[in-house]
Amino acid sequence: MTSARSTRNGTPGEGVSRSASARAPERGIPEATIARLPVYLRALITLSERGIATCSSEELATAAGVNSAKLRKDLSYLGSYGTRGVGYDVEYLRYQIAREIGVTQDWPVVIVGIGNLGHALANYSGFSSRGFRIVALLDSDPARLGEKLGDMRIRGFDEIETLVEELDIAIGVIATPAVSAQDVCDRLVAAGVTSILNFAPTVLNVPAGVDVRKVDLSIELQILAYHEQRKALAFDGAVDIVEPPVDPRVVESA
Amino acid sequence: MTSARSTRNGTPGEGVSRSASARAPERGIPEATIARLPVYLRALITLSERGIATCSSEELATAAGVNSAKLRKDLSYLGSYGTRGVGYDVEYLRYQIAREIGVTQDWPVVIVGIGNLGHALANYSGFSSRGFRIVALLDSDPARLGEKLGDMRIRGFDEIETLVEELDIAIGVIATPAVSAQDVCDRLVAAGVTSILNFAPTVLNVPAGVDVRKVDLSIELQILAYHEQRKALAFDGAVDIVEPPVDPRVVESA
DNA sequence: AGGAGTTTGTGAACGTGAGAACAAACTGAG
DNA sequence: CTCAGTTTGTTCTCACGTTCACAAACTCCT
Repeated sequence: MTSARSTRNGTPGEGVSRSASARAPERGIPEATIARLPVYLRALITLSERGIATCSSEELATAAGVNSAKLRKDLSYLGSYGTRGVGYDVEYLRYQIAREIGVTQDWPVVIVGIGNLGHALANYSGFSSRGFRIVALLDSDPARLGEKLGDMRIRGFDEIETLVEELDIAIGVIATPAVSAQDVCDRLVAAGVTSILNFAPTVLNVPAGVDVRKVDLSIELQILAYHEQRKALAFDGAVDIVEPPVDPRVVESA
Repeated sequence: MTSARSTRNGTPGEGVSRSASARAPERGIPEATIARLPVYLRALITLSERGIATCSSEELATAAGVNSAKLRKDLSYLGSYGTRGVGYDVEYLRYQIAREIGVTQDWPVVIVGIGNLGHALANYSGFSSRGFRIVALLDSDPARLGEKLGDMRIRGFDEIETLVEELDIAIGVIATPAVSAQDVCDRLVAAGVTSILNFAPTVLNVPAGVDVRKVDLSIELQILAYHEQRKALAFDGAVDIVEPPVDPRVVESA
């Protein structure tokens, strides 16, 4: 949950009934593993930049912040890319994971909503260096229209359909205010986008076959606040006793 | 789990041995549930703003983007705040969830690293409206020092310790480049911060008792890319057959 | 008051994920 | 070639999370 827990769409029941045939290797990599592959990839890149050619599962696990058993199990879903008694070849494993994730190719990405966050995303170097190329910036505000950002011009919403189709964009990033997010989403999906990264604090409804992932800053903080509150309570020794819940209904109405 | 997967710290084995006593209510709310509470809270606020006074688990679940069974089970961990045959009182439930999360009080927050992303975070209105008040902005770049952002001045790293202590800050947001993240983290923790939201693309090492949550934009995109790639393959009918992995070692060395 | 209709709260079944532990497979020394 | 040492890949077990399904509890109508 993945805070940002995975929001794979499609009704769970009426799935594609993944071939009930007997002994198919059935390349079904668990969602939890997939979410960790990019972390391993980053760790490998770091090792690679330091000139390290080989590493054990223990070393890589430490660099990635997981335990080594989990790492080995995760990697085993991809194949047997290590050597017993030796470890993993950094470059080789890096390539295999990149290929599995699909970042050996370049994915064109559109960002919609160029406010504070949109600006930050457009300038973020981490995308381009990892298989993603931002090829279009869209905003509804006519005042921002035409503004240059790096080597790209901001375009209006009326160009959504043309741009997505012409540039063959499959991935869209929504950084608009919450109210416009669903509209933007609908238009992106209608135009052909099938993966959406949503920064707007709203639940997006999409048809089956479209993936949505949500990044919600205030939700992350709230989760931290919960634990923080518990720490404070534990410190006061008031762990089990909870103040009797005040009922606002009594005050307000009735 | 999310990108923003939870990274609760502390060794799993040597836990606090949660009282083996018999029938304690044992307020242990599952991590997965906690991650969803803020989503429910937001949905309730939306309903409240629309003037809706009561809702069923079905309605609330739809608004929150989950199924109703899960919603009811989640809420049942907090207590019995609904009425059978009727549903939930929106205001009442909203208050109960807010109290459980701990956002009825205001949490002071420090943001470290005021680059593109830091700017965006500092200006994000979603924090202040939901129980968080940004009380300090820090950056290492002397050129940015003193710059005003809203009604706040950007201060230097040398003030980390004084600010955290004087303002009693428990929650820190790290939006620095990856290289400085661990240093900043160490100083925040040493000064008394016990919850960290990390936007830097790096694994942070913290002592037990400190919570870290990670938001990594490029990882989210990579997860989408994986699914996108699979969709493309499925469309080509090449689902089960995978191209034989090319071994770069053969080309490069030996 | 009684009965039909709703909706919650929860026990039980099921599926997924994590971790421990170990056999298999490699290296290198003698 | 053999043996000791190392590290992977995998199996097994347990814990966690999700979903189903239903009894309990409420409302409203007659």
